[in-house]
Amino acid sequence: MAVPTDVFSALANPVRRKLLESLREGPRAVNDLAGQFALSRPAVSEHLQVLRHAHLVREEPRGRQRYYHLVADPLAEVHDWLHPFEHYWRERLRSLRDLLDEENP
Amino acid sequence: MAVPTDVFSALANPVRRKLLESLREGPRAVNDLAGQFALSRPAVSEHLQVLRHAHLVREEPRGRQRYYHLVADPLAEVHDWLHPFEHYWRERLRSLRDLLDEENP
DNA sequence: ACGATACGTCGGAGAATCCCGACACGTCAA
DNA sequence: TTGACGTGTCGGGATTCTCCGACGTATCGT
Repeated sequence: MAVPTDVFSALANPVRRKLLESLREGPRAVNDLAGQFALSRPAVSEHLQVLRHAHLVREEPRGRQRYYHLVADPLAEVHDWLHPFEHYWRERLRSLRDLLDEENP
Repeated sequence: MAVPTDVFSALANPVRRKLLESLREGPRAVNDLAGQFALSRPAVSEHLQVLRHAHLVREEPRGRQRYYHLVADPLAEVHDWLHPFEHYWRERLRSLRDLLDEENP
């Protein structure tokens, strides 16, 4: 099926990002998660598979449903990659703020 | 042509991430950037186009070359998206550290 | 035991992505 | 002016992504 397995690719899709956001509030079953999208349930199921391969979620069978849990750990890799860039955009924000302060003291 | 325009998709490709890393050390011309990849120059040029559409780089014509500059600002969007998750992976790291401390005091 | 429910996965269609060689255009050096 | 250099973009092939309906399997309620 050729499922992407790295965190960056997993985050490239807006549906998958929304799924992770939903799971922040606690574990949820697939049908429950699928409800918020204009998508077939199998489509959502496949997005969950991508998240599983990236180790961003964990499955917990509960009767005939499966509850998905957020596993945020791999997001640290993205955060770490971002870190050396942080200095650059903060600098730009600072100059912007200084400029506005000058115009409107 | 259908070039992705959002930051998350721009970061999904390892070549584009490497390009941004290189640009952290200062502006560079295309041939110079292309040198570090086992890729044709047009391929690199198209990756740069994606980064341009995502506003992650800026062009500066200099004679017959074009120097590309890093524009880190859009990365703040990724950082902001990540922020509500930070608490979760930090918690896990903390429990892991506590566990190791117990075993090896 | 039987039908309904919750879910994964498969086959395949359509679109997007990635890469290349070919070509076009502006700039520089001689 | 002419030829080499640096780069963008186009046409097209190969692969991957995204999505759907159909089907299989396990679990639950009755």
